[in-house]
Amino acid sequence: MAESKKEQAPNGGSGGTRRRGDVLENAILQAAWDELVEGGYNRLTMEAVAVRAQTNKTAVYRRWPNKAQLVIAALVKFAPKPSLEAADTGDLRTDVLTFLQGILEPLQAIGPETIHGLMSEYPGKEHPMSKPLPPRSEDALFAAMKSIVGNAEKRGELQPGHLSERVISLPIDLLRYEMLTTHGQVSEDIIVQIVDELFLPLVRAKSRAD
Amino acid sequence: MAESKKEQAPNGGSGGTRRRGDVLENAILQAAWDELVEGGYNRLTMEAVAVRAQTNKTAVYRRWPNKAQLVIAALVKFAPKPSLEAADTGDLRTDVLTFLQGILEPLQAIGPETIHGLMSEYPGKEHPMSKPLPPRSEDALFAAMKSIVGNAEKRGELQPGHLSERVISLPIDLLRYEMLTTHGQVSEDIIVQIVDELFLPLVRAKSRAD
DNA sequence: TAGAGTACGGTACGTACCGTACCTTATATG
DNA sequence: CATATAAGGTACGGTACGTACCGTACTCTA
Repeated sequence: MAESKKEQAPNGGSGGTRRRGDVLENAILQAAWDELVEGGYNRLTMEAVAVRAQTNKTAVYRRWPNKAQLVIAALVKFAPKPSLEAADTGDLRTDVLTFLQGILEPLQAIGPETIHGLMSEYPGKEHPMSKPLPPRSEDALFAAMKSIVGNAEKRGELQPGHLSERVISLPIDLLRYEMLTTHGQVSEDIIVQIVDELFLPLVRAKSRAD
Repeated sequence: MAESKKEQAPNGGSGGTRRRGDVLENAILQAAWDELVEGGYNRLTMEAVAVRAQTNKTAVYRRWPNKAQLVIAALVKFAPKPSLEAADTGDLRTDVLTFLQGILEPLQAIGPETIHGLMSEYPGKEHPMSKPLPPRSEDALFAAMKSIVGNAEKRGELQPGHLSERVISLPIDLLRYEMLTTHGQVSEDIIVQIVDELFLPLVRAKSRAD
């Protein structure tokens, strides 16, 4: 990145550019993300983030009231996002498999430790907004699964409107569950199992039952 | 030489009997469980446990090296256990429903905060044994589900040996997932959904496919 | 039953981290 | 240039962890 700024003189006196606003905010978030990647959620401390960003805790606390909020902000900005544009290959199995494989890596990047830490520390009862996991109706991954199913319906591979929300979100739910309970070591075989042993049989059972 | 009155009466009042061994250990575990129930995992401190057990931190740390281990021990001893003797009513749906409803309450009693806290703090990479969640092959709940399925096979409701482990553990996995992601507010409707929209259709799909 | 080993009670300590208070200083904006 | 704003920086109070140390009660054995 642009290192065009003069860093501070050693005596801390005048001479260095003092970062403000978005520049400083981005530096803090970048530092938080780096700390998260290097040491994980538990070892991330506000002090370490401030030091890495070459600032101090005060500047951090001016923006985020606690560690959980800071980490969430860092995740929103830097965590790899799955592509929500689901591939439309003409085959439901392929579409679902590639979609799940596409969200596996971002999930791994965040890691179960961070999720558990956030869910553990976050005061969900008093601040119901901005949870680590949104409700199904606002879940972008669920929406993507719905569009995949919708594509299959359009091309006649599925009869329209017969899959319940539980069936549609089943692959995502199970993938997340595996993620949370296996210390992050989710192999791609598991995705294939979820699709071939659970999701596709359910889809076919539905279409045959009608 | 102070007034060294040595009370050796077992039901000693204050200042008399000094508890040891199992007596003290049980008192500490009881205190830990009470703290867990009252304040949850995050607010439980080793100091508070010691005070409640009318002892001191040293006695606690002599037995358990950290908070996570202490809480696990308290859970093993005091958390309500689901009955693993699955009912054999002659109907698979009823068996699974009652089984799931039977494990719902114990899961609620432990609560997601404790599980998240344990999963977050536990050094699972270095000590792979005695995890909060055992692998499927040693999971008592999975074994119970297998016996329920086995009963259905014996009475001819299912064709033997055709359900994969993923199908068998699906209800447990999803119930746990709901538990972890909904702050513990899992209604019984969800159990019915899991059974009627996912598990039973899968079971029927399997038997029709053969 | 004496003596030795063990483990509890109790206190104090060092570390780590949180979150805040307070002051100084740079800089954007009028 | 004047001023408000926000960054830099330090220090502090508070909580909790985990350990060290010591004196003492209890237990077990010779």
